[in-house]
Order: sequence, then C-alpha cells, then structure tokens
Amino acid sequence: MKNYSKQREVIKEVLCSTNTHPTVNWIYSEARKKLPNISLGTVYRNLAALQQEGIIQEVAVGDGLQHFDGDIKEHLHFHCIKCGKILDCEAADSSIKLSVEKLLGCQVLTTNCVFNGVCNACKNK
Amino acid sequence: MKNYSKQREVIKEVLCSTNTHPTVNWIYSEARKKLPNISLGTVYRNLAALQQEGIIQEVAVGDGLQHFDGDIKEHLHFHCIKCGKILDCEAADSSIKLSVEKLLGCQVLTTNCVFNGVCNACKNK
DNA sequence: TAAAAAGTAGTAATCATTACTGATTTTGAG
DNA sequence: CTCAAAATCAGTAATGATTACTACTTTTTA
Repeated sequence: MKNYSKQREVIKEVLCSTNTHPTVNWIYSEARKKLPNISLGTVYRNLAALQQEGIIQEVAVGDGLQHFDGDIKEHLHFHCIKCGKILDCEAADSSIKLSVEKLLGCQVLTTNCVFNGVCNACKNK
Repeated sequence: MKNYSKQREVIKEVLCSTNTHPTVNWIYSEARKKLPNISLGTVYRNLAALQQEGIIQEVAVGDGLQHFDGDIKEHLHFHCIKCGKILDCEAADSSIKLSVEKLLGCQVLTTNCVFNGVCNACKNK
C-alpha cells in the first residue's frame, strides 16, 4: 500500500542519497535520470506525501523555494546567504522545544531552525 | 536620506503596530488605509530594503508566503499548522548560535527558528 | 535653481506551485 | 483468477506570489 509506486521510491532514494537539501527541481532532474518520463507534478505530490508521513522533512530558508531533507533526525541548519548552501549542524535543542511547549501551552511537532550567515568557504575569498 | 519617503514610514508603522507576523498582502491592505494609492510593488521593495538595513526581519515558516516581524530582538517563533497563526516565544538560544558558529566555522548573522505544531487554542476544540 | 538620483504607481512578466484530465497501474472482493 | 473501484501517473493548463519594467514625481545636491 504505502510507497508502492516506483516513482515514490526513486524520489525517496534521490533525496536520501544527498545531504545538500535540494530543491524540487533538482530532485526532479535527478529522478529523470532513473525514470525519464517522471513528471514534475508527481515529484511535488510525492514529496508532499512523504513529508505528511514523516519520512522526509522540509527546510524553509526563506529563499522562496522548497528544500527537502531526507534526514528526519532533529538537527539544525545553516544557510549561507552568499552561495545558498545549506549545511547540517548537530546541536541539542530539545530543551528549547520543551520550553516553547511549556511557555505557550502548545504541542510542537516539527522544528525548522535555520541560522543564516556566511559560510566558511565564502568567508575565505 | 534613509527612510525619507512617506511610504516607507507607513509600511514600517503598519508592521510595528502588530505582533501577528503579517504577510505582504496584509501589510499592503493596511498601508492602503493610510495611503490609498500605495502600490504593491512599493510594499515589496520597501520591505526588502528595511530587511536589508536590519530594521525588520523575515519569518520563513514554509507556507509559501513571506511573513515579516517588526521586532528584531532575537526570539523564536511558533507556527500553528491548523490556523496558521505565528506566535512569539522568548527563549535564549544564543548558546546554540555560538555552537553553530564554532562547529561550522561560519558567521551567523540572523536566525529563523520556527517550531511547528498545534497551538493552545486549536488544541481545545 | 536645475540636473542627477532615488522613489513611486501601475502594469506586465516570471516562475514556483497547484489543479486538472484522461490514461495506466494497483488493489481487493467475489 | 477477474474485473471494477481506487490510487497514481504524465502531461498540460491555471494560479498566485513575487519581480521587472516604464513613465512620472519627489528629493537631493552642487
């Protein structure tokens, strides 16, 4: 039932085979290398479904594009405003999540913590 | 020189008079109540300029729309996935910022930490 | 005080995303 | 197995937020 289609499988594989937090278009063009007839709408639909099921997560960095991450382990992201690169960063923030829930009386399901700045590579040129 | 135009002043006032983290369209329609001829492009242009100057900040919650915040003090945001509301939350994360910089060797300029979930009001219905 | 620079209103163009359509594939009950 | 219902797909059209452009107005400054 779940994930039965070849298309969804390929989309998941493409996303999980990188740590670049790609856009829909990048995933689309990579998927086309394996399934030349896959359509853009299918990529959008399956990315939304995979996200709904908690198998992947979206990373909103504010550049007007959707980015996705195949790693659903809770972690932070750094976004370089020069080159656009998105990097993973391990840093515990579970205490913050708990304090947000306590302060607002809400239930936190997912987090999207992005630190914007200049990456090491762009700093040195 | 800076902020000399009436339009920019009104846009800033509109944004700073709310804590709802509004979209461009909301700011536009509020600004029109004070300047009936202000155009949407002007709102976009000035919001971008104000953000560039560090007078306001953008909040990216992943709903495909730009949201803005007139409060540039570093703080977290909670985003309700049911009603779309965005709430402020005071919680220190300066230590996290420092550890990101140390781990990646980068320079963090701005942060966009959003916790998604169900708000207190939506939980109780 | 007049030319240069910056900003604006209004509109057209762009482009990421979503919706739609008719065809194909999968599922599950008989 | 078999075939109708349900789900998914490819391809394309529509939507809608954002950006670009143009002719005009305001501000700056020399």
